[in-house]
Amino acid sequence: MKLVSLGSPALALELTLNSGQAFHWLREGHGWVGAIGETAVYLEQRAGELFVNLGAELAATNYLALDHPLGEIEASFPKDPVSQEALAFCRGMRILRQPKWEALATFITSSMKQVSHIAQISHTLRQRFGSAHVLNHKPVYSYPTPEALAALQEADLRKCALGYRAANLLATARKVASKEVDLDSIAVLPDPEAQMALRALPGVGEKVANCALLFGFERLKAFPVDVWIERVIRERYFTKRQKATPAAIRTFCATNFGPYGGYAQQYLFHHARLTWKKG
DNA sequence: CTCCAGGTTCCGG
DNA sequence: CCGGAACATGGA
Repeated sequence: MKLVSLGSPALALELTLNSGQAFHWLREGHGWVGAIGETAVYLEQRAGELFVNLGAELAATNYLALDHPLGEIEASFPKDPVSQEALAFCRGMRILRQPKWEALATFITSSMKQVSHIAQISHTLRQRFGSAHVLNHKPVYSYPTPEALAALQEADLRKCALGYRAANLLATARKVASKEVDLDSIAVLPDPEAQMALRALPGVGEKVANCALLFGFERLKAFPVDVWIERVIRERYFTKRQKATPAAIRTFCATNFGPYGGYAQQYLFHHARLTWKKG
């Protein structure tokens, strides 16, 4: 496998691939193997220099969002201790620019699941219904297309440990495959309209829509509120007196974290999930 | 065994 | 608008 250098961008590769944005990257040797869309990719960082397999340079550059102004983004974080702790913990993490369908579908399968479970589901779906691309003499599986999933029965997806999420993923896949819903059209809508369009899909509520917007639709202000973020906001930004209702949290997150709120959210999420102590 | 996980949907105050 | 309950599965 021939490797090509992509220079030494500001990037924490392992942190980025392992922070609960994408769920399919696997350790191999000194690097990582996975699919970016339909391209099989190997990524490795040595002394700050980023390497990728020959032919995957453009896919990797786009996916890793090396064009995001990370210095400006990290400088835009609020100066409060909570945000600054998360920044110190996650510096160099980037918000991946994932394929739209893949981001949407993956987070439909994520509800009430631990990160490790989401990864299991992603791998099972890829192996059974995705396409195999050979890299270094081994298969790398792409995420199944809407068409591939639309042709299945709910029972096929239940066998992938999807549980009640199977019906939602199938119904959404069929709406996209049939062109009843066009993700590329949603991609040009303003944030609120795009969010509402996504929320019309089965299994897509406010949180999943915001994940899709942030990770697949380049909306860097989208601020998904999951159980971890809710915990951080309630216990570290709100006082005991302030009631952390959904509306109060939504308003706070939309106004406190600036134009790159989605980045702040991802840093807060990862930091909380890995360092939170009970009690 | 019990508890909880990157929630959504529906239903009654 | 808010809080509760149902919904599947598997790791801690």
